[in-house]
Amino acid sequence: MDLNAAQLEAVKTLSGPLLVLAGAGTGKTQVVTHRIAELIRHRTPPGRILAVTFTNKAAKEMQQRAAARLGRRLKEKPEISTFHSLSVRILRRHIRQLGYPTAFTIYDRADQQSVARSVLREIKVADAVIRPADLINQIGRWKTASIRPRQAAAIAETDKEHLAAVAYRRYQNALKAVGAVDFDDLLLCTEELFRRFPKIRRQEAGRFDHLLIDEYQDTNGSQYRIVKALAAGHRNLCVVGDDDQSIYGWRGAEVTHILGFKKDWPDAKIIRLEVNYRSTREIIAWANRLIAFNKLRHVKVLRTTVRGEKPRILQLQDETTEAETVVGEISARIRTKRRRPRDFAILCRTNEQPRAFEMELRRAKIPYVLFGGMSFFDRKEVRDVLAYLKLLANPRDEVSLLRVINTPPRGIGQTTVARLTQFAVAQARPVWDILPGAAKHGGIAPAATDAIKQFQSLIAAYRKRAKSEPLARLVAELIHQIGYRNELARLYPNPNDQESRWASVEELINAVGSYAASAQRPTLLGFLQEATITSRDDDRQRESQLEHNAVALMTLHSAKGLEFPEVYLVGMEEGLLPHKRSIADGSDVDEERRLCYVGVTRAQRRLTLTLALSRRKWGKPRPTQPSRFLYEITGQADNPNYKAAGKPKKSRSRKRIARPPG
DNA sequence: GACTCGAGTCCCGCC
DNA sequence: GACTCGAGTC
Repeated sequence: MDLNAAQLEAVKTLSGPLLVLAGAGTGKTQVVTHRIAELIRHRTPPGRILAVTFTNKAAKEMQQRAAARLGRRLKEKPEISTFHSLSVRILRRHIRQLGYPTAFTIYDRADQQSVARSVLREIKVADAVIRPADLINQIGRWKTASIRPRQAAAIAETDKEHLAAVAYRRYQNALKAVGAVDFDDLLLCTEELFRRFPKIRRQEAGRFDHLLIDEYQDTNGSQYRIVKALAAGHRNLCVVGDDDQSIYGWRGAEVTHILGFKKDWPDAKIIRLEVNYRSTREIIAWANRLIAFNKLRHVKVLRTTVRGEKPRILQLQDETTEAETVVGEISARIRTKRRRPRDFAILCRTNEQPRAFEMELRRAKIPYVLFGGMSFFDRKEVRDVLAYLKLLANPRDEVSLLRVINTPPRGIGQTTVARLTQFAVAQARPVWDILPGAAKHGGIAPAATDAIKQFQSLIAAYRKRAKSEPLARLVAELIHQIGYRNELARLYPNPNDQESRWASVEELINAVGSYAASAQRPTLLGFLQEATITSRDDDRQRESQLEHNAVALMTLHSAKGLEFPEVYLVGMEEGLLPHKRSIADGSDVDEERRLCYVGVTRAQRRLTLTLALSRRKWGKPRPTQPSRFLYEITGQADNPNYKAAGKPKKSRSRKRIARPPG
C-alpha cells in the first residue's frame, strides 16, 4: 500500500517527540513498521530501537511485519515487546536492589486470588464484605496509581476501604515473603527502580535511541512514567494511539496521557490519520455519529471512499434466537456468498455471551475459535503441573506448594495442611522451611509425617536436577513419577475427558521443550515467567485455528486491533452494553461507548448489530431495554455536544427501535 | 457439631 | 442456575 501524505509525514519525522493520532483502520500498523524500517535506513542500529505494544500477539505480529519489510539480512533485530516483558527483562537484572530475590515468581490472577482469599481469611473478612476478586482489583488500582499500602491506609475513607488497605499490606507482604510479584508489581517495581536508582534508569534508557509506543491511549500510570523515564534522555519518542479506542480505564489506563501529550512534550509534533482504509462509508458514518457523543476527546472525523451496504439492526426474541439467527445467516452466507468462516466475527461484551453462539456454531458444524475466557493456562491439569514447576523453581512459593502438596493425594490431608500452615505462621517462616521438622511439632499423624518427608525429598531431588538436566525430559519424568496420569484417570472416568486433559499436559511438556530450544540460557524460572506473561494471548492453537479458517467469537476487549469483513455486534442492550456496572459506577458510560465504537470499526464490509428482547439472567428470562447506543448511532438521539455547537437537532423519535407491542 | 433448607447474591472487561 | 451463608433442626 502506498502511504498517504499524513502517514508519510509520520514515517519521516524521525527525531523528537511525535504523537500520531490514528483513527480506527487508518493504517497505524503500517506507519509503525515503515517507521522502524526508515530509522534503520537512516543508520539507526536496529538493536537501539524499542517498540512497545499492548499485547504479545501484537508484538509478534509487528516483529513479523518488520522482518518482512527489512528482509532477513539484519543480524540485530529491533526490540519489540510489551510493557510486561520489557519489565521482566529489566527486573531480572536489577530486582535485587528492591529487596527481592533475583529468582522472582510471577503470580497470575488465580494465584493472586488465592493469596487474597487467605489474607481475607486471616483478618476475618467475609466474602460478602470484600470479595477476593474485588480486593485484587482495588489493589491493582492502587498500584497503577503508585499508591503503597501505607498511603492506601491514609487515604481510605469507608470501613471497606480501610479493610482493603489492611488486606493490601498483608497481601504485599505475603508476596514479597515468597519472592513473588504480580502483574502490576512488574511495572511498579520497574518504575520504583528508575526512581530510586538514577544510574539504573540511565543504564536501561541508554540501551535505546528511539522509543515507539503503540496503543498509547491504554497506558496506565506506571507505564506512562516508565515511558517518560526511558525517553527523557534522547526524547525520540513516538506514541501512536486513538483516544476514541481507550477501553482499559478499569485497569488504570488514562486517556489523559494521550490527551495531554503536548503538555508533557511541548515541542511534540502531532499528526492525525483520518483516512480509513478498512470500512465502508456507511459503517464509518455510524461510527462517527456514535463517538461524537463522547465529550472528552481529540476531535477526529474518519473519512473513507468505499461504498457498501447500510449496517443493520436486528431485534430478536431472546438470546437463543439471537444465536440461531446470527449463526443461520453466517451459515447461509458461507454457502451462497462464497464467504469463508474466517470472514466473520461475533463480538460480545461479556465472556458469558459466547456460550449460546458456541452451541449454535457447533450444531451448524461451522468451525469457530473462542478468544478469552478459559485459556490453556487456566486448565486445572496445566495449573497443577505448573505449580510443581513453580515449586521446583521457588520452594517458598506458598500458593504452589499448597496446591500440589496433596495432588495427587499422598496422605497429607486437610488437617495436616492446616497444622503445617499454623506452624509456619507462628514461626513466621515459609511452609517449605518447616516441612523437615514437621514431625517435631506434634499433632501430625505418623503416616502424614512420612508422606511429608517423601514429598519434600521428591521436590528437593528434582530441584537439584533442574539445574543441570534438560528441562522437558525432567518435567516428563516428574509427571510420571507422581503418577499424574493415573490421577487424571481417577478424576475423570470419561475417557474423552481423560484424553483431552492428558493432551494438555503433553502440550505443556512440549511448550517447555520449545522454550528450552529457543532460549539462550533456559531455566525453569525463565519458562514460568514467560508462560505467565504470555499465557492469555499466546495461544498457538487458537492462532493457527483462526489462520486455518474459523469464525472468531470474542469479547470487544480482545477484538481491539483486529478486522473482519463481516461483524456481528451482539447483545446491544442496556445493562450489557453499556454494562450495568459502568452505569452504576456513574461516569463511565463514555468508555462503554468507546467499546461499542471499537466493535463497530472492526467491520470492513458488513455490520450487523443485534439485540434480544429478553435475556436469561441467573436462570430466569428477563425483559431488556435496547441500548442507548442504538439510538445514538442511528441519529435518533440528541447529541448535547452538537446542540452546544448549534448543529441541527436530530430526530427524537425512538419508535424505530422500540419494542414491538405484545 | 453436622446437617438441611431457603434466602440472597452473583461474573464486566485482561496484560 | 449455582453458590454461599445463616437460621433452624436433630
